[in-house]
Amino acid sequence: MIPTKPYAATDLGIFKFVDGKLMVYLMELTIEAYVGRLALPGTLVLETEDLESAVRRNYREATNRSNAYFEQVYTFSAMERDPSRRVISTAYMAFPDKDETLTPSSKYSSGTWHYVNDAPPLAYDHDQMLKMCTERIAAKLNYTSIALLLLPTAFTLTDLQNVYEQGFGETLDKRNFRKKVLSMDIVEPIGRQRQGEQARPAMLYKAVRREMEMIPLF
Amino acid sequence: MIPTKPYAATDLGIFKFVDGKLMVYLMELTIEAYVGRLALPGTLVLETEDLESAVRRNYREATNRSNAYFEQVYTFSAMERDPSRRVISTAYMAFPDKDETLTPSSKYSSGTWHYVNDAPPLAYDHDQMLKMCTERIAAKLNYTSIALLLLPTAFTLTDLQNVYEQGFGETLDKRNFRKKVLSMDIVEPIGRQRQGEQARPAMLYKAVRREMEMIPLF
DNA sequence: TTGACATAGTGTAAAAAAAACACGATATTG
DNA sequence: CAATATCGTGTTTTTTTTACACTATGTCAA
Repeated sequence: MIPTKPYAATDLGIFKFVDGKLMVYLMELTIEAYVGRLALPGTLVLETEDLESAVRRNYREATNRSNAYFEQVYTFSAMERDPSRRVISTAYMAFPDKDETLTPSSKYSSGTWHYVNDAPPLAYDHDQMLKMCTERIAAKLNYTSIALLLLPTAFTLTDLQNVYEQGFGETLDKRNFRKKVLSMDIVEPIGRQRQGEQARPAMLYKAVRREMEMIPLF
Repeated sequence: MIPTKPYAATDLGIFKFVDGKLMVYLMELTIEAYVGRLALPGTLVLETEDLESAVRRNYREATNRSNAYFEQVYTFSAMERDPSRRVISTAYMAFPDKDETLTPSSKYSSGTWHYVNDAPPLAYDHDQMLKMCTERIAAKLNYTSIALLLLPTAFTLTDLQNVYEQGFGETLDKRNFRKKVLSMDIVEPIGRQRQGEQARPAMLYKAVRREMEMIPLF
């Protein structure tokens, strides 16, 4: 038997949280077998790159931005995952730096945000990858401040509660939630209120620290 | 720039818990650059295999056994991780089926158990891999029944407590520990006592279920 | 055989954390 | 200016966690 020398690839789930729902950034494919299909941005690993370098390059090409939080999720190696050739791909997830607008660079035709729960079936095994990413996110809600990475710089406590409710798939008590979050020194009010809603404006908060940290939460 | 076609490989951390300490199964290398050095058992992925198949084959070759719990841990891709050629390796961890004795098959010269805290520096980037495995185990103690996979069929509650104390790096209160574990329906007494100790024999227990399950624990 | 030794096994009370629960305040909109 | 929508806020009960010490039962060696 002969050792395989597959292509090495990475695929990247890029996420943010908007209107109480998780969104993922998807590219429209132009290659033969998958014209018009959506997929996570991905790339082959180059000769001079390790996986993380390839992921960061991929992120730049797909979004025209450089900075984000990256985390390796899982490596997919099924024989037929790419029908045209043997590719082993490592899925990463990314959370863009605060408030950045993503627009694909010339290499990609189009990158657009989709509600995860509303996305059409993706090309390759990317549905599986997407699922692993969202499960990872949900798991990390329990013991990290990952929720803060999914929101813009300024957010309301209701926004934050929505992230947890969505991730856990259950509703939380508003007073208990706020009590807990405020007792934890992870957010602080920025002294402004969100305008333009159709009801009483809510106070805006920001994350005290920018990085993801370990915090026993709920 | 050219896409790389690296060798794909897997390396496997095989663990059990003995005498209050975590052990890992290591192979002695015979290849030129690393003669006499210890490493996790590993293998290149063959043309017809996906990663999990390669891991299972590797497990058979390294242990002469077939069944274990396997879990993917992390993919290592640093350019210089194997000085002789480009290899991207996915680390898995394995917990042998209950009470099985592991003896390498002909492919390997020697496989031996080592206390993790007492192992010499390993070849390649296997120290890093070993560390990721033990961190994964420690993390999973918090929300799964992984501890039960590390022990033999029959174990005492003190054995079990040792797994948690070791993993958490702190001592636990004996009465509180037993109260909690016994209230959780995850172990049951098998009605025998462990003989041959130098003190009062302890009651033996077994896991109620064989699989790893999600359980909020401590 | 018996006394020293080592580990097993057991319950209660205090403290902390989590859960349950409702209404007045303040903005927008028509 | 009335209707509507979301914001923001405390207390009580329940549950969970923590702290804490002694007797029981076996082995081993004198």
